[in-house]
Amino acid sequence: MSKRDEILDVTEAMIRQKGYNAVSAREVATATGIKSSSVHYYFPNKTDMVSAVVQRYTKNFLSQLGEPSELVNSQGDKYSLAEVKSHYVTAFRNALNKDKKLCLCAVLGAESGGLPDEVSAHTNVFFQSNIKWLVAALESTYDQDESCSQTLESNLKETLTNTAVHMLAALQGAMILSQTGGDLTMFDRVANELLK
Amino acid sequence: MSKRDEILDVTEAMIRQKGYNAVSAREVATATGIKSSSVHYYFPNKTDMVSAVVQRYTKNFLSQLGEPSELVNSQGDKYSLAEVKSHYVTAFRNALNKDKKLCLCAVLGAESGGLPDEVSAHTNVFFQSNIKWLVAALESTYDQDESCSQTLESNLKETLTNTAVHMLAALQGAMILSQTGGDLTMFDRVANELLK
DNA sequence: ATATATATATCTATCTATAGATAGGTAAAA
DNA sequence: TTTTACCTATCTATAGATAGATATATATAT
Repeated sequence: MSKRDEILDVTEAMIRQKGYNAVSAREVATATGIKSSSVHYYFPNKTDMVSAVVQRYTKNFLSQLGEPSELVNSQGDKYSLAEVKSHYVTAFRNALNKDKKLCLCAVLGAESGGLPDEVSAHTNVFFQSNIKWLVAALESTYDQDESCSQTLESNLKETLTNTAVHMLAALQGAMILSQTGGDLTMFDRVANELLK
Repeated sequence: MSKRDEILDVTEAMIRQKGYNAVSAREVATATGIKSSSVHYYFPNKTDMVSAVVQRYTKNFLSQLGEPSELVNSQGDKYSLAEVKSHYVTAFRNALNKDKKLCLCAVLGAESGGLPDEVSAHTNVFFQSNIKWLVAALESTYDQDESCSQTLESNLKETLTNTAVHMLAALQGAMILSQTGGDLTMFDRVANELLK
């Protein structure tokens, strides 16, 4: 792996654990086996560095979710509503269980009032693209279902947006509660409610 | 108001906007019209200061919620399930709308991996006491309702805890999404879903 | 093939600003 | 005369950032 990627990895992990202002170029440098001046060789300043981290994180997260139109289960059938929700919840649970850290954008979002504009803008892109993904994925489960397309047609998108925002918010909050209490079952309680 | 309280006010507001590590004793001092050394007169160190902020915040928030057993509406009737939920959601909406800032413990919870242990412990107390409050308030709405007390009896508390954790998580997340996007309607989307 | 130039990836050393914290002074109130 | 509520001055550590040196690899020109 390139040094640049190592720097991004370490920075991401540190921010997810401690927050933007608790991470310094020196710490990142030490963890990657170089000097802080070499970090500035790759990223002229902290804003650039963290913006790169957020953009990469967003790209990876969306690619892990897959294209909403291509979600099929083991039977080769298009995902049901329940399957879409479960798929989305699982993406966050994986992040929390595997890395033992919460979502990068939960941390940055909470600090957003004190971040460089560029960083908080990229953080918001993560949220908006998640909502967009979820709305598209939820919508696709209704495509074959004619029964409700008449009654809900006009405000279906609005309804799905509410569901999407709600799921995203609940999952971000759930990770925060879990990390603060050191209790992963908090996340599962929320996950179960969302899949009810 | 005492200088000590002014310091707590300013510190709370600044943390809610920017996070723990973005707030310095000097900034707090300037905003309250004193010198940083005088901040240390009231609070020997930052950990003490922020712990005091969190404890006061928790106390005030709970007292604003009121005693679960004493929740009555304008007709003098005990709160229904829907009324309890609405009451709780409103408490957070007020904080967000009035102060234009998110919950202190949403910010600290997100940063909790990098906080002094004492501070993250107090943050967790906020979450736990909120869950406890909500479970008690939700439970009280079932007291008169005999119909479901038999089927749900054994795991009612567990079910209510799931609901409580879910609501708290969703509201914390909703505030983060709202603040990051500069869009208060995000909060309302979540609030509406929770009250459905 | 050899010499020269350029680019890449580091380093040492250092600057300025700010952080948290402390020592010790002062003036007024209790 | 002790306590309260500040102050000035200062310490040490760390932050983000920059200048400029160096070593190695690569490309180009002669």
